[in-house]
Amino acid sequence: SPEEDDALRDYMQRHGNTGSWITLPNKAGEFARSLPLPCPAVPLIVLDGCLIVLVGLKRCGKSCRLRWLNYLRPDIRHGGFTDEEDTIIYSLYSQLGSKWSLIASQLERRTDNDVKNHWNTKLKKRL
DNA sequence: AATTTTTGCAACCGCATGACA
DNA sequence: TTGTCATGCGGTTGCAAAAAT
Repeated sequence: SPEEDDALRDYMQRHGNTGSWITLPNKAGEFARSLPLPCPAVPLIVLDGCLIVLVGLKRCGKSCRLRWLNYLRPDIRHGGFTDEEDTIIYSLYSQLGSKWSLIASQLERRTDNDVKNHWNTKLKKRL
């Protein structure tokens, strides 16, 4: 949800991930709780006249890691692959095969997942 | 306008690797 | 050495949105 993204982004931008991904959901949850209300990272619900504050990230560390690295991380670009990038991807794929992490590392601010998706949905069928 | 089909892609799964005990 | 645990990686999929009918 947008609230979960806010909590994860807020925590990562202020602290970075110093410890393990496994323990991050609890830390990010506690961090969100410590912010002054109303804070967008802390979802609020009014039920039967009572204010309910949802705390913690109800996600496993693996999901948080993937969400941050492939999507929320600010220093990455999504979509809009240029012809130059396509050329590089074709070239590297012909040399390396589906080494998406390696191929992505040769492009500017691209994730392996995005390069893989771009290949599977666009480039592959042009061959 | 309503319904069906296709497409795009974020997220999931299982496995490999490496660190550490 | 063997076992455990966290992370990185690539194949695959669920499903919402877009396109087609």
